[in-house]
Amino acid sequence: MSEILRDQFQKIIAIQPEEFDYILGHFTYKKFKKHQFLVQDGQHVTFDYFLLSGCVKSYYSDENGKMHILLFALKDWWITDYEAYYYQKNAIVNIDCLEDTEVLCLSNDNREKLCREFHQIEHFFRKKTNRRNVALQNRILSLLSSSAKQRYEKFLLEYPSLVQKLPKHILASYLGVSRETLSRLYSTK
Amino acid sequence: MSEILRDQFQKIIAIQPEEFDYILGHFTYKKFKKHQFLVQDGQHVTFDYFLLSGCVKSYYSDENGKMHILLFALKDWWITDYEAYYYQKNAIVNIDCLEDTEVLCLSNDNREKLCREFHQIEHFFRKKTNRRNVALQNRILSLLSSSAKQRYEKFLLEYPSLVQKLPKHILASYLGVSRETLSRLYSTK
DNA sequence: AAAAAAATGTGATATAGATCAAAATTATTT
DNA sequence: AAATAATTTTGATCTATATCACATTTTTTT
Repeated sequence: MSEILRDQFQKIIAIQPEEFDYILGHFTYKKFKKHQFLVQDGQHVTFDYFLLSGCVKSYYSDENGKMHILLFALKDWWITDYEAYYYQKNAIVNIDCLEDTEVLCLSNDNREKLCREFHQIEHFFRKKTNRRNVALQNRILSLLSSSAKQRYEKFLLEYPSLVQKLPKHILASYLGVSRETLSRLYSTK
Repeated sequence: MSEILRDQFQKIIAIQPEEFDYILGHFTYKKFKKHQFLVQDGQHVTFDYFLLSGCVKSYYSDENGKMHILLFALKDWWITDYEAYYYQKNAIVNIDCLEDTEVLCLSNDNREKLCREFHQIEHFFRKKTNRRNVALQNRILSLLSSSAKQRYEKFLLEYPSLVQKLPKHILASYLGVSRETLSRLYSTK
């Protein structure tokens, strides 16, 4: 199972088997059922989660209880409330499972320890964060400059597999449109 | 002048004077006049820019020529088109000067070289990118969940100094509203 | 398999914010 | 200091998308 993590490391850095075992020792394995929470609004955030299987969503609930989806994660993706995780704040988002999900959990202390002990691991996380940055920036761009329909069509192209998996009202919330409008977008089209 | 950079390093890592001089040797100094471009849409992006003085904006021009502002940068901030810079693509944004601006330029090769040679520098950039991540995520959140007026008021609180400096139509574009609407937001209020 | 809950679709209406147009103000260049 | 250009304001419309209400379909639970 943990080869999923090893493979991800190896795409970016070279890592010896014994080293990997040592590193893996800093993660804990957990299983969650559909609808269970990895992170809850207002609570302390202990871990960054690397998905081994399943699917989760990260969302913010506004004053009116309306949900706004920030991110999804699938196998091979990392997810947490990074502001809370890095800077020991309380979570402002919820992360819950859209299906049964298995994860490897990494505490911030262990992350920093590994980054200190292995220059390569620090390198790995820098590269990862760079990628995330680019993705976030592109999301902002698309929220600023394109219509609901354009965003929907772009998502369709980029994440066809996710479109299958996701309930439409959840996808709507990610795209920043109401579920009614989304429903009309792909019927009218 | 370069003490601005040294100070920023020192907030995150410990660095010896001779080390700093060596590192600084990997940057080049440049001066830009108001309206000059650091990065242009469609072109190769050679540098990440650390501002010593001045102010720049990064924006995307859509098919209709409408400008959408992604980021500003002031003294002490880093800015470039990161997707183009990290992955050797052509720029999709423009970055130009809102006032005369001085920068230190770091090529991606030199960035990687420094990260290889100094674990501490890799650490520094990881931490920086983490911060940027959090900021970008919060921007997405605010685009998804709050009204133009709320976004304006939040910006007012967070960046009062920028509000002074920026032409209103530029600020409007950052907030994702038309200049007319922005004008009404703060008169009506 | 029935009952309950969740998700989706569709029509009618409301609204935040866009767009168009033109005047007024402010800044920049000659 | 004039002339030119850029920015901001204000009014009149228009429009994409939200909201509300309810029917239908699908999924989950008992």
